[in-house]
Amino acid sequence: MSTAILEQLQQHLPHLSRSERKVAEIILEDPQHCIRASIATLAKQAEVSEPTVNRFCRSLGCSGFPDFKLQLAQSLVKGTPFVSRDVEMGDNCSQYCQKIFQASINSLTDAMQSLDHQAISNCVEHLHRARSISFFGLGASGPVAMDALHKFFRLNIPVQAWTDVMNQRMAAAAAQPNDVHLFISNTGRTTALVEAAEISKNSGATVITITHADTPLAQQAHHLIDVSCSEDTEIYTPMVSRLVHLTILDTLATGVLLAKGPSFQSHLKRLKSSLAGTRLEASEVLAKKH
Amino acid sequence: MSTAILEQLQQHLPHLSRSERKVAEIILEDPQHCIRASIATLAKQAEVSEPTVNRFCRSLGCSGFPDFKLQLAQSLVKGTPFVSRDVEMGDNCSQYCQKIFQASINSLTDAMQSLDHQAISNCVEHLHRARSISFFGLGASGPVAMDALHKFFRLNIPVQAWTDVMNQRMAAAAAQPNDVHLFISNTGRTTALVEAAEISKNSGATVITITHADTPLAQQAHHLIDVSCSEDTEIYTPMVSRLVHLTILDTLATGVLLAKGPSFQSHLKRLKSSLAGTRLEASEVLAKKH
DNA sequence: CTTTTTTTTGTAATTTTATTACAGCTAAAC
DNA sequence: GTTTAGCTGTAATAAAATTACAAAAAAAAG
Repeated sequence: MSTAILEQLQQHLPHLSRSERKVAEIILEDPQHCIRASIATLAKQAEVSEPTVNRFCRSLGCSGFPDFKLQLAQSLVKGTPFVSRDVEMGDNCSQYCQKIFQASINSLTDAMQSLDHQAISNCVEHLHRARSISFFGLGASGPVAMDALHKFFRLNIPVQAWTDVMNQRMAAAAAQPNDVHLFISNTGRTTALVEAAEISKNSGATVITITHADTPLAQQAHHLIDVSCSEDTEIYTPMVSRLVHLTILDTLATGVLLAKGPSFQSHLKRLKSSLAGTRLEASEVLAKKH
Repeated sequence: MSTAILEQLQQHLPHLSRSERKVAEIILEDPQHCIRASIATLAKQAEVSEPTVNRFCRSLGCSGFPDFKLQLAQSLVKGTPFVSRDVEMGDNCSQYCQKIFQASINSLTDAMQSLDHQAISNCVEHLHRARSISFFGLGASGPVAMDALHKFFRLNIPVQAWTDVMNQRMAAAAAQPNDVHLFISNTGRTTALVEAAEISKNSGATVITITHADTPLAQQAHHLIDVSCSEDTEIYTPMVSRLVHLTILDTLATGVLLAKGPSFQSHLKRLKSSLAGTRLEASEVLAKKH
């Protein structure tokens, strides 16, 4: 999360080991300085060794010290226009409207900045070359899978979407080489979905997951698209993660579309025109009135 | 100023020497990538030597390459580095990722600012008092209706979602007083959906629509939530409007939740705990490995 | 058109920075 | 008191950035 590295740090402070806490304290003391300091300088100030600082960064989910500095630097930029807080009992309509939209916007912004373009690119390549594509999602991710079905269907690839446990297991077992199975989950811990992914992998499918890194589902993946947005799922059902998943799928679909090249656009035009008869034009609406 | 490193770069482009211009062009092409790249990578991409990149950074007033990356990273945080344009053939992965996310963010921002809070508030009131709620969507709005089902189900109200034409007509005809029928459509012109809405109205249901104003569907509504986001549906299937619809439904669900008052939260806790057995905890994952 | 001067660029060496591998230490569990 | 797991630091290695210097290109002068 770009918005809250420091807060996150503050919270985790008590759970850190002695040396790592020293590092955290130095960073909290003067974050502006840290983003320009080398790992050696920081280690000296915190009176720990350099690898300790490095491990500290890793434990925060960064790839290393430079990555940590980068994220810290970005989080220190002032000027998040609205402070978005959780919805509270007693909020009026305008308040909760704004809070929910702002939370969605923030999560997309964060996702955009942390998105691994290489991973997207790899997945696009596999989807493009796939014999067929299947989407898997349960609960709130079920509709996301259905949406992906709808979108990829237009790309003239055999696509399917499975949103219940039994069908998922069967579809997973039926995979053939060059099939791509894409699993969508907010938690990454839904047992049934993890098992289905395992079956898919054993059946020879290329397994892509859109979920949190460091989860059982992520471990099953040949290709992981990491979505690490934090949200309160205690009371509210996942809201923002779903939007991020959908947008990532938009991105993948677009990537495949671009990979297919310009000649493909005529196919889309044909699809489009097939829908023409289902729409009411302004003239028809008027005619109906009389 | 720090806000405009990229613009500054764009302006200085003609005044730079041949090699330095190559560097600048690579950076402008994909700034997100540059902030994570090493000087060697960048030099290779620009087909110049490493010291050239370094000198380039110095000429921009930075103390060196790392300093430049830092400033670039910070300038990329706020706002849009480029005005978001449509995806084009030939865009690389980073480019279309950014364009798609930015388009989504922009549409949510627009929707947040133009949202009619009074309309939301009225709809929340009706949904709160409803005997039952049905969601109707076709095509890309089908998954949106399913998502709404999933979300409102947690509110302990009888809910249904209909995503095919025949079932929609039957459900519309079966409406009873105090039922709320909510129709979701991007175009607002899908004949089948407009007809279903008409049937619902004649059956005595309260009809809410989430769609464009000034469309046939909007005319059927007792209560209209106007979503007037413009997007190119010629080639791409609706992307951003769908996100706005979902977020509006989040808002409505939240409104109903708040209207139900604090006593309701125990119900949600019960739902939550019913899912506990379906999740893998970290400890279980480890256990499975042995 | 040549020569000189200035600017630009690249090569190679050096320094700085970050990461890895491994060993020692510490604290908790047995 | 021994064993174990988890921290932590040292030293080696790898990667990255910078510097010094020389070659090449462009511009200016003759």
